Amino acid sequence: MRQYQHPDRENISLTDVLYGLSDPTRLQIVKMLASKKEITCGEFCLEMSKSTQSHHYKVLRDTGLMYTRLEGTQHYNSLRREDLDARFPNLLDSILDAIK
Amino acid sequence: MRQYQHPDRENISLTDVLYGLSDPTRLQIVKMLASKKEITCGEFCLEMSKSTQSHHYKVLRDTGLMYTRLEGTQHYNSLRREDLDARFPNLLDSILDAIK
DNA sequence: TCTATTGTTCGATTATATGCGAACAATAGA
DNA sequence: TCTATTGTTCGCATATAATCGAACAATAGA
Repeated sequence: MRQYQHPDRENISLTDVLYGLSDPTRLQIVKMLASKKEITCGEFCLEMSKSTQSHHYKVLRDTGLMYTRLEGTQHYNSLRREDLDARFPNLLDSILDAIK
Repeated sequence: MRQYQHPDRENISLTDVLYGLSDPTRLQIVKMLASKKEITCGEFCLEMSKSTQSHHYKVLRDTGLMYTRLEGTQHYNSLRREDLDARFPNLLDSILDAIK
């Protein structure tokens, strides 16, 4: 694999986004993403197997929440803030405010 | 059964609420609830079996999204707007705005 | 070319969700 | 007391999700 499939902005679905955020691990990842421009997979320091982490990254990508860019062996992840804000105004901010 | 168990405001969980809203049928129910003070189960006019409808009502109750009051044989349902707004400011409004 | 690093994918297991029909419970009204 | 109405619960089938270890792919650096 050379590149990931990210849905276009207009194809990001509300129920998909809500589903993506309905898991505690993924919500935690999104919270971390919100605090930094980019985070590599390893930097999340999640306490679960690598394959399970990868599964959650894939869900976040597929639902349009996270963008992943490859550079060398590292994968740089970022929150798709602009796309999400454009598609669902205030949704992301209200959720980020609600975490903790 | 004489009364339903609704979680207290402080026990409403963010991931639970997001999960509750991540299903198209339930999102539709919540949208209808937002447009009226109270709606009985039958008035939702959902195209699925009664038992499946009941399942979704239970999820909405258990996650703290919906309140159900009994009167005679009818169940009057309402959106827990105040509790949700208090617990997660702007969340519900941003989601309702995002529907359709 | 060999090895270490970073992260994904595969295949399997287990848990959770969704859906249905049938039986049940509570109430209203005849 | 009998019947209709409203909605739930039970038991089951099927689908989707979460998780893991092992194998794999791509790259960097020795």
